[in-house]
Amino acid sequence: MNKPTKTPEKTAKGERKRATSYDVAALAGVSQSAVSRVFQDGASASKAMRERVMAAADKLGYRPNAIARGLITQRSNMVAVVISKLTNLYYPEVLVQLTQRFSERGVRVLLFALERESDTGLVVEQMLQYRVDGVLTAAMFTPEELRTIENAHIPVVFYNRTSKDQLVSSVRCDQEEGERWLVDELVAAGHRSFGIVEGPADSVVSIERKMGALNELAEKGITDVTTVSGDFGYETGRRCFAELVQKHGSPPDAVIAANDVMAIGCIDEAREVFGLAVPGDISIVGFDGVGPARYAAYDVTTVRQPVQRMTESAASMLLERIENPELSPEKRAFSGIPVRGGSARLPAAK
Amino acid sequence: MNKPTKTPEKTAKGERKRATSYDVAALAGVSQSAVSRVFQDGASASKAMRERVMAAADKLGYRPNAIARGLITQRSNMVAVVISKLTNLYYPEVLVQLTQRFSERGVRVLLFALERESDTGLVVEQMLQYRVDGVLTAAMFTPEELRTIENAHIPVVFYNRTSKDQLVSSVRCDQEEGERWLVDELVAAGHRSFGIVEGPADSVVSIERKMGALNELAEKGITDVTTVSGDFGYETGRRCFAELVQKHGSPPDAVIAANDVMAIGCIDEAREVFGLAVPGDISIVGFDGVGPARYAAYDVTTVRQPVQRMTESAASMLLERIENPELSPEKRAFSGIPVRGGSARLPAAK
DNA sequence: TTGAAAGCGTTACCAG
DNA sequence: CTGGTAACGCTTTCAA
Repeated sequence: MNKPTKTPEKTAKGERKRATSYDVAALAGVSQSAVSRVFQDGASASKAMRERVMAAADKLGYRPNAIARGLITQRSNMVAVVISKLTNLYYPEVLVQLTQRFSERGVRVLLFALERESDTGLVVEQMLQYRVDGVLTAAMFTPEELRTIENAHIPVVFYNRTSKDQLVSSVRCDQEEGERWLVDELVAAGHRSFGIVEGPADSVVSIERKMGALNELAEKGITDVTTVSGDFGYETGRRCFAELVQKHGSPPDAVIAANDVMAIGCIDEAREVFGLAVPGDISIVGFDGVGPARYAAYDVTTVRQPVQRMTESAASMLLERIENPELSPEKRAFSGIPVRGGSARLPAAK
Repeated sequence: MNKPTKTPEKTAKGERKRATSYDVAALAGVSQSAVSRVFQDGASASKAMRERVMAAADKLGYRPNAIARGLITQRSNMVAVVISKLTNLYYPEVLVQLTQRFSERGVRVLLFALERESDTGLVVEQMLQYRVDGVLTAAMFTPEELRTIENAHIPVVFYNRTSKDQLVSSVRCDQEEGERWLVDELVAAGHRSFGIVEGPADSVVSIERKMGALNELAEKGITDVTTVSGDFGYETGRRCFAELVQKHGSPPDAVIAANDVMAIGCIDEAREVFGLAVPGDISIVGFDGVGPARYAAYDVTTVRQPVQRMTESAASMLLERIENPELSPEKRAFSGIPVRGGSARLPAAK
C-alpha cells in the first residue's frame, strides 16, 4: 500500500492546500518517486508514465516546490545581487541585464539594495541564510564579510570593484585607462588647467577614476589641478562646479567629472550661472555613457562602459564558479568606449 | 588544539559542510530543538541556554537555513517583484525603494525583469515554484495568469496598473487626473492645437495618460489634436516630434508627451531641428518627474509621481495581505504633484 | 524550560 | 523503468 492517500486536504478555513508530488502520484496511480522523475531533466520515465503524471499534475495545478528541492539538492538556484543606491543612473541598466542573463540560465535573483555602499553587514547575513549559490556585488564588502562568505564556499564576483591584495573575481571597466584617454585628448587639445569632480568618498569607482586622471595629469606634467567632491548626483555637479571656480580663482580649461550626471550638472552651472560656452570657453567630460549624456543639450564627451559585455561576462563568471568551485579567482577588465561628444574641445579623431 | 567532539563532517572533496542546528546542539550539549528555539523570536529559552548555544553557534559559524525554515513554516519570506524594461528611467527608483521597504520588514525580494511587458508567462511559473509569499508587479498579467496565482492563494498587488473589471489590489498614480491638470493649464494659457506623444502600445500607463489627455481636451472643446506614438525613449521622442509636425502640417501650440524622457526628446528636436523656442514658440510637457526633467536645459513641466508614498503603500498593502489573506482587494490612487517647469507657458500659479 | 519525534516536499539511492 | 525509503535542516507539538 502507498503512503496514506492524501487528497488535497482542506484547512479549517476551507482553503485547499497546494498539491504535492504525493497528490499527483495518488491521482495518477504511480509512486511519488515517479512523479519526481517526470519533473526532472535527465530522468528515466516511460512515455506512458510521463503522460499519466502530467495529466494528473495539471489537473491538480501541481508545481514542484523549489524550496524543498533546494533543501535536498543543496542548491537554491538563487544568486544574490547587491547594488548600492542607484543615483548613478547607470546601474538600473546593469541590474536588468544581469537579471536577464541569470534568468536565461535558470537562476533566480535575490535582490539586495543598499542605502549606502557601506551598509553591507545585514545583507551578508541574509544572503547566507538563504543559501544563495553565488554572489554578484556592486558594493564593496569588508575583508571580514568577504571571509565569511568564502568560508561558506559561496563564490563571489565583484562588479566594477576589486582589490589588488585580495584574491577575488571581478569584472570591471578599466576606469584608469578611460581617464587616461580623456586626459590625453584634453591635453593634446591644449587644455592646461584642470578641475576634477570626484564622487562619494566610499565609492571605489570614484576613487579609481580620480586617481586615473590625477596620475595621467602628473605624467603629462600638468600641475594646475583643483579637486572637489560630490555624490554622483546632478545637484552636487552644479555645486561642485561653482566650488571649483571659487577654489581655483577662475574657471579651469577643463573639468573632469567622475560620472556623466555630475558632468551634466557642471555644464548647466557653467552655462547658466557663469555664462560660459561649453565647449567654447571650457571643456567638460564625464564617464559611464548613460542615456542623458546623449541628450542634445549636453552631448557629453565621455567613456562608455560596455555594459552588455560586462554583465554577460559577470554572469558567466559567477555561474562557472558555481558549477566548478575549484576555479581560481579571475579579474577581467573591459576597455571603455571613447565617446567624442560636443562638450569638450578635442583633437580630431585619427 | 580544540577539536569539538563532533567536528563538522567533511565530504570526499574535503569541503567542510555548513553547520546545522544539530552540530550546534552537539557542541553546546543541548538538544536540537533548543537551538531552534534560541534562534526564534518569541521562544522560551533560559538565559544560560541562550548563551551556551550562541557561543557554540558562532564558533561553528552557524546560520539558520532559511530554505529549510520556509519548508516547514510554509512561508518563504520572499516576495516576487516584477518589472518590465526600465527604459522609463522612472522604475529604478521605484525598485530600490520597494526593496528597501520589504527589507526593513524582513522580507526578501526575488526579482524578475521582463524584456517586454508581455513576457509574463515563464515568470509566473517561476514565482509559483519558489513559493513566494506575495507578488508585486509593474507588468500586467493575463487574466489566466492572474487566476493561476490567485488559485495558489498568493496575494498580488499591481503597481501603476489595474483593471476596472478585475478584483485586484493596486497602487497607482492617478494618471488621468495629472493629464487633466496639464491640459487645463495649457488651455488656460491659450494653447489651442495639441500634439500627443504616446508610449508603447502594450503599456497600460501610456494608454491611461493618453486617454486622460484626450478626454480632457474633448471636454474643453479642443479638436485640433494630433497623436503619434513612441516607446518611452529619448530617440523616439525626437522622431515623434518631427512626425507630429509633419502630420499636423505645422508645430502645434503644445505637445503632451507620455513621459518626461520623450518630452525631453521633443524639446531637443523642436529646438535643434525646427529652431523653435521652448516655451516661447511651443510648450512641451511630460509625466513622471524623473531626474533629468529637472536639468536646467529642459526644466520640464510635468506631473511627478509621489514615488516614496506609492512604494511605501504598495509594500504595506502586500504585506498586510500576506498576514491576512482574507482582506479584500483595494485600489489606491495617488495624486501626482504638479511641477511648473520652464518648458511650458502656463498661467501664473494661484 | 527542555527534549524527543513527527513532519514539510523534494531528490537520491537501491533493490526489484 | 519503477517503487520504497532515507535524507535535507528546520519548526512544532507534546510530554517530561
